[in-house]
Amino acid sequence: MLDLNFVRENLDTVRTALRNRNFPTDLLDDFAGMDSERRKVIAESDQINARRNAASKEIGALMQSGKLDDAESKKVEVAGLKDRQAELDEQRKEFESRMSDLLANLPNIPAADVPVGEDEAANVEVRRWGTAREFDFEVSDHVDIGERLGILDLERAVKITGSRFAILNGAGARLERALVNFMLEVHTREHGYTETLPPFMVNRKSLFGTNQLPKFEEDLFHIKDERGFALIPTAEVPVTNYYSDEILEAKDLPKYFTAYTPCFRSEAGSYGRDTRGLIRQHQFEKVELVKLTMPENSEEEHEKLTANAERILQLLGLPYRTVVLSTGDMGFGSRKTYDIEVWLPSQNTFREISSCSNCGDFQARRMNLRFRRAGGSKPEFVHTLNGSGLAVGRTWIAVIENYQQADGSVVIPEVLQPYIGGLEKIG
RNA sequence: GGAGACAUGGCUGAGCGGCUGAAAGCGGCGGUUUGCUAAACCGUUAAGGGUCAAAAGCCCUUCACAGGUUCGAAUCCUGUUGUCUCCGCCA
Repeated sequence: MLDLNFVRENLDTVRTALRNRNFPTDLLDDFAGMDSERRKVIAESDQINARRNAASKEIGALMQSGKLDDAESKKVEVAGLKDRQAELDEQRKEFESRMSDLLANLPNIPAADVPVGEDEAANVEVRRWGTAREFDFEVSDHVDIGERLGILDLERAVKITGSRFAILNGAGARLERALVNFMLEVHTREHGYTETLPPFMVNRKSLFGTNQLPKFEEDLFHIKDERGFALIPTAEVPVTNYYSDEILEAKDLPKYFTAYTPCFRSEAGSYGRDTRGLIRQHQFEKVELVKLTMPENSEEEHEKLTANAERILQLLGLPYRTVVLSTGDMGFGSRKTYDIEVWLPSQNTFREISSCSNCGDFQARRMNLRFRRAGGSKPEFVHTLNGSGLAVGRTWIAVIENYQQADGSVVIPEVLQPYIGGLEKIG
């Protein structure tokens, strides 16, 4: 969420940001008018409150000194103020809810070094690692390989649940589990993250904090329950909200969390996209990285977080490239996002496997997550960062496809073997 | 699921309908003392909003949340949420 005063004082900046993100700017058209009306109402309401408070004090004094008649006439005077007060309260609530609706629906301002562009075509590659393997046989995709090896069963998943679900069996399930453990071990032991295992369901307040709500309601799986819980679409939601409504001490920052969770996404509006295989599922596994930092460190921490995610691909020997998303392609709450894209031989292209975002104070303001600098100054909002480290299902695909052999088997990368009982290959 | 107790500032914890935005302690910050550290002592220390070019000042709001009673609510009433204890059930 953007700061109300910031929006008031930087309307042009906000309007430009909206345009660059392909957002309509008409939201802002009546901002100035609404805001000054709102403040007028507040000023009058506060004045009346001040008069009421003063009168009430006088009444108390009058009654104590026995001047009951004077007290009674004061009471009548206060009663007269009450009608106007109620009217103003009504207006104030109306204005405040309109302003907060408006603010809640404004996306973050992209950082200055984010390329301006309409969509993913304007994304800019910042680096590339590894080289795509040369195959001397016709490559298969992960569905063919997985089904041939009996480690992937899509048909029965459809029977049991529906489309966009999958079942992993035998070495396929073990490979998934090995990947999870491998990623968590690297991030906790080598990168300094604290592992956390959060709830897989969250309430609406948390979803507001990490900007799934109010705009992206239909992307979630909601629990049919009066409590309004939803299945988490990413561990970013429970983990980033961990310290919401709290004031941290500067010495406790930065905080690094890593969490393995399943993720649940309704994928509404993505009909027909990536329908084959495991690329786009309603349920997938992900190891998430979350950082809470001081404002002045978030850019550097963002680079480090992205490098931490890339490190997993390097250790697995999977070629990838990293792109910085253009203004038109980046997420609602992000100031700057790097996507890491892994090489998929069957598609002869790079596919997203991680998305690492610096949200600045945008989420912290929504969830009221602050810190206080040494010296007892005013609390400030922390900066929140998140990234996949990595999407496990897509890593599974990348391993299966990049390490496939001519005989249909799949070699397990050496670094993964300790996590899968020493297994060297599947098939 | 049943019964009861509770919800106060960064933390612990007092609080009679008006003198309580809130005692006290801890922590933080500033200072005195000290060769240094520690201790001791003194002072200071909630958040959000409005007004203002800005600061100061002034004003408003906030004692879980939402309502209500009252001239006046942390304090009384109702509902909601959460926490704790006991019973039941359960991986």
